[in-house]
Amino acid sequence: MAEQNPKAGYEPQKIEAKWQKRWEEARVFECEADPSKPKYYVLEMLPYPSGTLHMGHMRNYTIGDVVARVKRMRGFNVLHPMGWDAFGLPAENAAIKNHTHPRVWTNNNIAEFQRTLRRFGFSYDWRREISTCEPEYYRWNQWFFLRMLEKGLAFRKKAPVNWCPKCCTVLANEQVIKGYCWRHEDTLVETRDLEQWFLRTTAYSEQFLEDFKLLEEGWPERVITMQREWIGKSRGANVKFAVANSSGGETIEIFTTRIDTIYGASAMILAPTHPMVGPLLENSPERANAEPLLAQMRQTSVKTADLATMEKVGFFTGRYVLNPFSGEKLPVWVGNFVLMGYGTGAIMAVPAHDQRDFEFCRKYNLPVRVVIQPVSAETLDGATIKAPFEEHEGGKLVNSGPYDGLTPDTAIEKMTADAEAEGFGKGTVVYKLRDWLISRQRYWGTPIPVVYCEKDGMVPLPDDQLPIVLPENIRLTGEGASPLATTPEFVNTKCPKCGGPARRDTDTMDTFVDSSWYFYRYCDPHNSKAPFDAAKVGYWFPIDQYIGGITHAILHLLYSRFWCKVMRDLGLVRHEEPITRLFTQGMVLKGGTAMSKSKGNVVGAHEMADKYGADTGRLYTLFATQPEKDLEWSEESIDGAWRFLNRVYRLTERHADLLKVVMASSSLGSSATDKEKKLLRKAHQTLQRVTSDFETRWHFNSAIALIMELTNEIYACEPLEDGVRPEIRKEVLELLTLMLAPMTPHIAEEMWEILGHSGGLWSVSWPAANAELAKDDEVEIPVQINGKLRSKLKVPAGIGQEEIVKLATSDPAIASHLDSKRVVKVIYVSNKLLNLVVA
RNA sequence: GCCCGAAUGGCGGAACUGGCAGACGCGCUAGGUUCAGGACCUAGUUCUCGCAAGGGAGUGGAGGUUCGAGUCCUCUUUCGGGCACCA
Repeated sequence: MAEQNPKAGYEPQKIEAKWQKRWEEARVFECEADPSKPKYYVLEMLPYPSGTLHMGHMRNYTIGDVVARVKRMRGFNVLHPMGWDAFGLPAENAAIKNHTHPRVWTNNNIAEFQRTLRRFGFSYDWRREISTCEPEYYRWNQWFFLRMLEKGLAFRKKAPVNWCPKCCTVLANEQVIKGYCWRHEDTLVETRDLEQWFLRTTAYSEQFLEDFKLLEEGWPERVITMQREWIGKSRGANVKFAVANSSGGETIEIFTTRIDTIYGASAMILAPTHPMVGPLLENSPERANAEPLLAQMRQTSVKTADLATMEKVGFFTGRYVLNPFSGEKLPVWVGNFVLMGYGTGAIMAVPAHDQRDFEFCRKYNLPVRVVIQPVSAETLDGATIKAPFEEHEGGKLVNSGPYDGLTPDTAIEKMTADAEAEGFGKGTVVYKLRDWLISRQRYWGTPIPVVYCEKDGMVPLPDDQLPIVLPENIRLTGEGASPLATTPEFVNTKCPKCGGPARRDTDTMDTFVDSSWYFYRYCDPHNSKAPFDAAKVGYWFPIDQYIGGITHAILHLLYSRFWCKVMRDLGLVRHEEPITRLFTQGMVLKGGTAMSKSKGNVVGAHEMADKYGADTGRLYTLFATQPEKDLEWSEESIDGAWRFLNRVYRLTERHADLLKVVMASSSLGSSATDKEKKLLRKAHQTLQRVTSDFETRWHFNSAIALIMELTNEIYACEPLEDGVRPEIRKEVLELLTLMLAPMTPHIAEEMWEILGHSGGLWSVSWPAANAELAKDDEVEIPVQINGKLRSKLKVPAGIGQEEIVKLATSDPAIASHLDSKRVVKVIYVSNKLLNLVVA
């Protein structure tokens, strides 16, 4: 548009380059820890440098930038950094495809990303830029890993793990979405038995939950809910059932949250991989039948994808256990719906009071016995019920020996206590959260700093050998084992303990390790002695405002919380939670789906800046909708933002010459004209509301609408020469400029200069609204009769009820509706509305 | 199945604690202006009856609370998101 409009005074490309240069020269966005100043740490989630930045990204950074600029104007010492989540599989895959090195590909992308972000004028302190693929960064991943190893928080274990055949690597639990790989929506994750490195996130399950109380105010409720569900705490009891006819007196422990229903148990059901399945079958008459079924079940249970809809199948082991409460003999079954990884991998089946057990027992003709009878409904009969009764509330125990008549909740308490006293059970708490599997069989990540020595076994490397640097010469094929494993110069090393030959660990760390603590590094990005200086982090932390997509609700944000708690326990930080406030912005959609390169529906950031300039791009993404909502991209609506900036710019230019030489003033004086009053009132009213939108609600869209209204009002008062003193004109135009400054900083700087300032906006504070000037002296009161709008009255502000009723009843538009009716009630909301109730 | 969130003109969306529904912008219509315009200025633009003045309806649907409901309550529909054999 700009290039087709040579007469326009507003030339964004020229202005934007000019001010970006000035900002850089004046180093206005650089900051240092300074305990004498109030701090504000605002951060957008760091990008993965792949492809090119589109307007979806830019929206995110624009929101953060507005906040950073507003806080600076309000006198805060603002930390607003940017960096690169530079390790990861796409770099490796791209390198394989293009026969280049992941580092080359990554650094090219970083250069391009940086150019784009600079072009949009984001107010980052670029001296603090970090790139997680640099040894100066990832050495601290290794350092943290060693500390966790010392504390027992990092450990190796052989376990069934998630394997993505496309990524050729294992995945963390959190990276498996409905059974599919988080990066490959079409690729089912397989299960493999491997020995891998884990971080003990489960050590903090309870604290994660506990500390939600610190986040309630600043985090979106749904993020907390998602994390809470992911952690999945359940209270219940483990109960031991003795195996009937066993020589060794074996027992099998089940986990239940409903011990109160134990008299209704019809069977015990084991997970197919439960360790007792084999031993039980050994002396079983059912062995021949069972073994092929078991083999099949173990195979199909690998696919977790359609677990929820899968039909329940099982078989009888031929063996029995004894219900420790009733002494009853219960058959032991194996069921495909019982998970080994949760609870004890064994359950009691209570078909009358659990949906899954109900389905299973009906299918295999196991007895259904009601032991909780709803009080206020017809009596349930196990033989005929169509659905289980699962509620706690409104039930009483029956057929439960000494516990008959108790409510489920009291029974749970009493029976758990009794089981503990008798020694066959124990109240427990279980969590769904699993430890974080961090080993990856890929190259482009942080090497794990341990070696394996024939003599000494696994040996952690001493700190002075860090960083373990990735070898540069590497053959990447994307197939087979970990690339590091096929690079002998990397693998073969010496044992730091005995000096003998040793092999390095050839896996790398999950890249979520990098992003779990990167925001600490921004506080002290070039420290070569430690991950960061405690005093610097002590000043800047916790993060006051974090901004990013909801997609990271669990993965990144939970890992970050984990890292913080580990660091706190290591004595490195003093706070409990790293992020005080979290904002999850909406996506930018085009054609109904999120902008993404793979979908081919992106609007590139450069494309936008070329055509309209960065300020228009920023303004449009802020104006289109509230920041938390998804934004459907509309090429036509951008013209509106572009036109508005032109309109504002022309206005400033028109008044430039005269205003350069006067001082702004909002002092009205006794001879003030109506125009002057009107303009100043509108300007200060706008300022009041925009200030509150910036501070509390973040409704940038309505803030912009208000600024547009102010602009329209100024246009409506043109020519301003006629009846508006220059100092008041200047006051109004300056307020307009300052309100735009956080959102469209380049044009605001230019306008500020046009208005005669040479200092630059960075040294200007957010203006204070003058409540006196903002006050309306006349208000329009809607008058309703029985809640229906019938008229409007222009009255002096603050008018009393008696007076306004008098005015209203003499208004012909009202009088005609009153007729013969009587006013029975008057509702008057001062300065707002009058409602006459008539009968 | 469970838990959240959303639904407002032709479109994106305003309406902060219940108080003028449709701010602001897009689009459209008309007029002005310009060598020209996908530029600029002005006016209009929820639907509907009416020449008009004015009336009626109206925030997915059905009820309810209230002087007054887009906003609160109950039920319901559609869409979006999350969780889901977690015992």
